[in-house]
Amino acid sequence: MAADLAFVTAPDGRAAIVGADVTAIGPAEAIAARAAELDGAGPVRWAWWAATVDAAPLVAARLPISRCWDIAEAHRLLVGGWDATPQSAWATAHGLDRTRLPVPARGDLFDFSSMEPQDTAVVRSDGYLRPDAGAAQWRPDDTSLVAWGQAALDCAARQSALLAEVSPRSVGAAHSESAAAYLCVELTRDGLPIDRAVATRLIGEWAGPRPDTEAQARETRAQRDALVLRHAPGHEHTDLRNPLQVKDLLASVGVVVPNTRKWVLEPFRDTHPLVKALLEWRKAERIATTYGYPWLDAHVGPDDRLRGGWTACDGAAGRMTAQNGLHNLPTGLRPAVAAHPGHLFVRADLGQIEPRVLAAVSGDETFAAATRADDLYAPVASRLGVERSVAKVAVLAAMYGQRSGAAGEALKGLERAYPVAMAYLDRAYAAGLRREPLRTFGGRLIPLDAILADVPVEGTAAYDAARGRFARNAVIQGSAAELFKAWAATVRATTRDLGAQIVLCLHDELLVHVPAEHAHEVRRRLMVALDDSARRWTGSTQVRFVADASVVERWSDAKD
DNA sequence: TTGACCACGTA
DNA sequence: CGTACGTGGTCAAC
Repeated sequence: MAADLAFVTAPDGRAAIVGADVTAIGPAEAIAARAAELDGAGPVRWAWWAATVDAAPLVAARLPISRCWDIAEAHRLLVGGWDATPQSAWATAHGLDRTRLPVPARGDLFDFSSMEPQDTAVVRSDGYLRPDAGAAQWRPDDTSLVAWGQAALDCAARQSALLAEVSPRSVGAAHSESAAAYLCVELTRDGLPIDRAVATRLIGEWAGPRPDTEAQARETRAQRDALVLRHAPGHEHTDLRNPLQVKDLLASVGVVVPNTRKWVLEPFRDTHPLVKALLEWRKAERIATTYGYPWLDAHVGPDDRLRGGWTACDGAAGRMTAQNGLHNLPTGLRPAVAAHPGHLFVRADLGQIEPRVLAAVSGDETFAAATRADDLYAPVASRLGVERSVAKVAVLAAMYGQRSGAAGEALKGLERAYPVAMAYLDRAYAAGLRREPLRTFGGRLIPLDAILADVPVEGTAAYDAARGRFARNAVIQGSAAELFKAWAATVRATTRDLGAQIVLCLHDELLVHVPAEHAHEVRRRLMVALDDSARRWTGSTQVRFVADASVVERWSDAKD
């Protein structure tokens, strides 16, 4: 059975619990309290359509739910992409064509065509879910809301059966993806602890003092611009925020470039003082515009927590995403991420996760043997008879598809030494060229018929190659994301009795906020959680995963 | 107001 | 070496 009990909500603030022996319906707060009793009485796996919607009352009540089935996340595993409405998930689970979903009736009071005979039913006579169910305008009566819960249980069970056909591992993936989705709601609620004084000081160093008036803001901007423009007399009216004008400005001092991107300008840093000043300006401008005082005011709450929305998977390979700078905070601002009084951070990142994941997903026993070393590249280098740095570049080139540079000889060595792993990557690349869908290790479908963003024109060889690289990268990146989420879910479940709270997930890095007296025990459990989740995920102990974990006051602090 | 493009931060 | 994401700027089209 995929789940024991469904917990579903209605837009008007009611919730329902539905199971074989239980039915409860009422105000969400009361039903959440009933859920707490049931969850405390014994192990329960909860089903819901989507954590952001249905689990909101449970997260608000700070319930430590650890076992759930998120229909949206399971659907994303099954078919790939990001769309995962209840209607779409239901259709897929029941073998119905999800490209032919019934269209919602127009919200017209006099549109009686939308009134089906059985208006309380959530499933239509043609087998599809009614289109308005679960939508913000839906006003189900109690009978409909209970039916909504029964539909969730049914849908979860069918999804579980479909995933089991993909692989037994996929059912486990659905569990950890579901837990990650619940964690995302908690992350959105809790935010990242910030030292506001340090944040303000750092912003001030880059962006200048906090302006009281618009005139002051203009003056600060003008001063920042002047540091660049003084190097180009006669061009003082150049708008540095306009790349075309910047290109002309650079040409006027003899620096002719196709565009003004940082990596293009970097080689010219010392050829003219204007270039250096411009690169410095860009850095300051980035802080001032994206991570300046408006950002601090908008996203750091009165409790000194930086908040943004979290999602459990993106639309491509399945990594977590976060908004408001949580995933791309410049390293220069990280000293501002600080544990609150009486607390410490346990900070841990997975070492060399992608090559280790390659060893796991490809089943290459020789490459797996290399993962038993703390530094995976050391045994690879010795086997290839090359320097460590060469071995590293070759492995990364193999995984990501190098187009420039020369890893050639070492790549040939990799083909000879680890043919199984290399063949896995080649197959993914070839599938990408043929537009054949792939699956990650945990079974997430990676459709390859979609239009890729920011790539060459369709129909060209360059476009095909871009698709091949995407495919090769996605099976590694996506599988790594699954292991990471399994680890994060395990850490969450095994440390919360100590008051630990995961406050940041960054692809291969975890930041846990914990009462100071429990920090070292949380660090220990975090390492145990990695061993456990890696063993469950890979189904063996052949591939070793390693984490670098330390107890720190600030995110930026040196590792122990 | 919206979308394309540029640019850049993170992994 | 590659891929992915989110954000803010300007500009052109609506």
